[in-house]
Amino acid sequence: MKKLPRKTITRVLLYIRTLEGLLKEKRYLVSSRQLSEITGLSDVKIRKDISNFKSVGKPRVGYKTADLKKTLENYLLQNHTVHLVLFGVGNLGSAILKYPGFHQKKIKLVAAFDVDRNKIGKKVNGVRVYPLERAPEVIKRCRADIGIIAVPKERCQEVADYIVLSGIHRILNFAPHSINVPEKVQVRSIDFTLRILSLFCDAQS
Amino acid sequence: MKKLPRKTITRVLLYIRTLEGLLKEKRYLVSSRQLSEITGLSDVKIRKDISNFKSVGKPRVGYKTADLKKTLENYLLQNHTVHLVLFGVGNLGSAILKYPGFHQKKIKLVAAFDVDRNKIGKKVNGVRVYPLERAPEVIKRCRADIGIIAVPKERCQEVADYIVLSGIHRILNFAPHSINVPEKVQVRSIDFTLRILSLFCDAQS
DNA sequence: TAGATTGTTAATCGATTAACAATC
DNA sequence: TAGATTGTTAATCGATTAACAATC
Repeated sequence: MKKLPRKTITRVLLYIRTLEGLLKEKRYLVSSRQLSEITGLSDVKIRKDISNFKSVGKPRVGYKTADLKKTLENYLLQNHTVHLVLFGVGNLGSAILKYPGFHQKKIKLVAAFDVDRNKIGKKVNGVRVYPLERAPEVIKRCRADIGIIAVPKERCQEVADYIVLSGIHRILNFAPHSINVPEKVQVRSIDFTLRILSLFCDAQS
Repeated sequence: MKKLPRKTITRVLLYIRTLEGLLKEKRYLVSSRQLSEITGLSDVKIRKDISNFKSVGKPRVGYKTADLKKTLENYLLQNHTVHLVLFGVGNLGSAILKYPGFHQKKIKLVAAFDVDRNKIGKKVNGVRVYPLERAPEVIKRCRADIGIIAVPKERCQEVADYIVLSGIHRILNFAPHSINVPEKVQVRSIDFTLRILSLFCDAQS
């Protein structure tokens, strides 16, 4: 099957989560129209996205919630569990460690790193905090998929280098600063300030 | 001047921040090529973005850092301070209250709301926590621009309703769940789980 | 002048939307 | 059958990139 654009992937993941919610409410059938109302996306776009996979819908009826969810999941997630490691156990890092969404079966936070002697060795929410220097060793042992940067911006490049050095090639960067990495490494940024200002300016004009 | 696309706005805000950094390092001239290396965006795109404004660059030389920054800021931010109110003083909410980026002159967190009697009345990082019901009154008084939702997903719709009721029409939603709001209200979501899974799946295929 | 860099116009690319055929 | 909904093809829209002229 063809490689999907990033935006499509994100939407499909949203469908999966929405379908999970519907299943909990015992809604076993759902139309693209209904998914549209819940997600705010257009029904055409939703059908187009779904049509990337083996067809599962029935005209006049819609989709079987469970089947659609399974179809989408099988293609995107394949029963994988994503292993995360966290860099920086400050305010934001601690919040991430306690984030409820990271304690499902799909995502698992396996280790944290910091430079603060007071934090090292402790466990936060069941996750041990290691000294930064041990990152390469620990990461190789626990086969992490993604590194999360939640350190002050002054240290984010240093940490990014450690992550790359450890063989991880996917980074989620919360520091409000760009990082330089080899081309093969994928970086996504979650930049609170930029999101706030962008929302403000956009609605402004 | 014409309305800019959202993506352009976000990039321009990134340029502004990058230029600030360059000024701190006393680099008073900068070319689109150099900005490209720092931000990872193409130099053509950067020049295209900049060309939306009064031209300020000199062929062969580049841009005067301070002038370019001022030009971009004047158009986008106009010396405004963005006033935020926060809903939910849990782990994530507390981290947001302490987030260093929200204590510059451009962004100001002016009030927080929660339902927990133990938190109400306290000050976190100089910001007072009010009971949720007082949101409309407090918000009107402090002229908030943006409401941040950092409550469990079960309560996010309720909180969104409060925000809309208070007259705010811009929402940043951290809850991993869609919310329903009137069309005039702009919502942006920061959904950790979705970002993690999307990064994983995208790099996967 | 030569060369580097800006700024703009045209071409390309990708994503969204519209239209509609297929089907239950 | 009639009507609703899926799924696909074509049209539109917007954003990015390529090409190049302008200029210091």
